Amino acid sequence: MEVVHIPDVPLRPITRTQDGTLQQQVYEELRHSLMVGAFIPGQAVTLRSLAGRLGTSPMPIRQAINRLIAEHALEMLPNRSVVVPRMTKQKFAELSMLRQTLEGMAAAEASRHAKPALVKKLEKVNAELQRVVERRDVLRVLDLNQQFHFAIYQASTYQLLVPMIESLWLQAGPFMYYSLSGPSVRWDTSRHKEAITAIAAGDAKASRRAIEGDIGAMAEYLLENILFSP
Amino acid sequence: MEVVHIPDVPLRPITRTQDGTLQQQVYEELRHSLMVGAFIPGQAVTLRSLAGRLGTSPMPIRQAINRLIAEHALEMLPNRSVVVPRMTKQKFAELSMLRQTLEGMAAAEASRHAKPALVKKLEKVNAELQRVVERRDVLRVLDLNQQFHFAIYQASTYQLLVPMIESLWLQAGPFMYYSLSGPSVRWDTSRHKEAITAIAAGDAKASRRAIEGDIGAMAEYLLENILFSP
DNA sequence: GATCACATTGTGTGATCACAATCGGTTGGG
DNA sequence: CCCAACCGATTGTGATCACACAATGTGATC
Repeated sequence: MEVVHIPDVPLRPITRTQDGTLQQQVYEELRHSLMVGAFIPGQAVTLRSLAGRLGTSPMPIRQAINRLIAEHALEMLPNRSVVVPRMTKQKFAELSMLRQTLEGMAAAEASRHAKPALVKKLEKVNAELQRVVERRDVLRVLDLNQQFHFAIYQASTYQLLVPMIESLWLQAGPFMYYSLSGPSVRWDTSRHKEAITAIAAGDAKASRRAIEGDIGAMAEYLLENILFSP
Repeated sequence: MEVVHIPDVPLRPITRTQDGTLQQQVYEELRHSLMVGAFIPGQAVTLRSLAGRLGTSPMPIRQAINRLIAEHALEMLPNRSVVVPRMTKQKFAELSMLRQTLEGMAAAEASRHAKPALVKKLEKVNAELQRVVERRDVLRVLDLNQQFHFAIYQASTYQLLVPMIESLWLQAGPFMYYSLSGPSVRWDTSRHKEAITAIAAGDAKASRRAIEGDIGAMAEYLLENILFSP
């Protein structure tokens, strides 16, 4: 029997008086929790338990859960029970290929509109990223890595592509945080430096190549070294 | 004041005794209705009116609507009212570019696994497509066109890509049916023939090129000849 | 006659309840 | 000792109700 450590990341209870609807606050809390590994792939998610942990009625949970299911961040079994999807090798390979294609497109377009402020921000984020890599702070590494990538994509003029990329990150998120918790994870920021240089120069092809390489290198490493679900 | 003809496509009332949950039946009915142009871009969609037309309580509608919003098939305004999204020129251009990329990928992969049964089916569908094109039967044309494309994509081994493509079609659907209702719409099946030939030969690059060309030609025509929302 | 204030209507949101399906543990028989 | 049937507990689903908010319409006032 395989014993899995379930990290007891507490879900912050939702306070009613804030602005925005409850369902949206629940959605964002669950979305964030999925990205930081508060849920283990394969774990069941029930409406009433979440409602209890978040301090709301099951109603806002329902809508948030359904939204996450529509985005493939959660999965509904034929039993109608909801689980965090497991990551298979094939699925992760496809996910990485799609990420390379779509994020490469976004990076190429972003490099055509890049302003000095973007380059400055990317350099700052990547410098901080290098620091936390040395400290083996996985949580901060993944957070800063996400900031780096999406700072680029949001500089593109695309309206539909960026949400699609976010959906891919949301699917990969739980698995990434789960599998990179190992002791000796290598992280290479050289591709990020290439990307910054290419974006600063407005070189679309080089930007695409740098981002594709960054994603590809990480995918290659994980496909070889991580145990996937059957 | 611009007068828009709203086609009174009736929504089939949901019968309870069938299998599947009500929300799923509602979702599929709304999804289909969106694809066949029962809703006009910009039209408001209210829970209670849909509930009345479908013969259910507002509850299953809520979840179906929220799912469609998550898939960008419907849009929620800051007022929290739900409308069918309008299609802008920029949005349609981006949609078509994404379709070319993703569907080209799927077609290339499908050609590597193509079996004679697929080729036979594609030839049959395209022959029927040519017939209904001559009859100016727009509804059947779009239906058969969809069958043709997805028969290819489902032959690929991708699990995540096909739903992403479906989401793009769902976004383009209402606009396509709306704008192709004009009198003299040209439809060219030559790219479909190219695709069939390439798939039969297992030529991945030619398959990709044929599908990209098919989508690109239609996009180019619509971008030049159709009036978009501001 | 135009404009502002208020009432009315309509809308989405969230809570609660009833119900059917399902899961888990127990018990009984082989 | 094993397996199947049973029963209680749990879960998602759908309906109904109350509430808050926005939009609309109406009337009074300047």
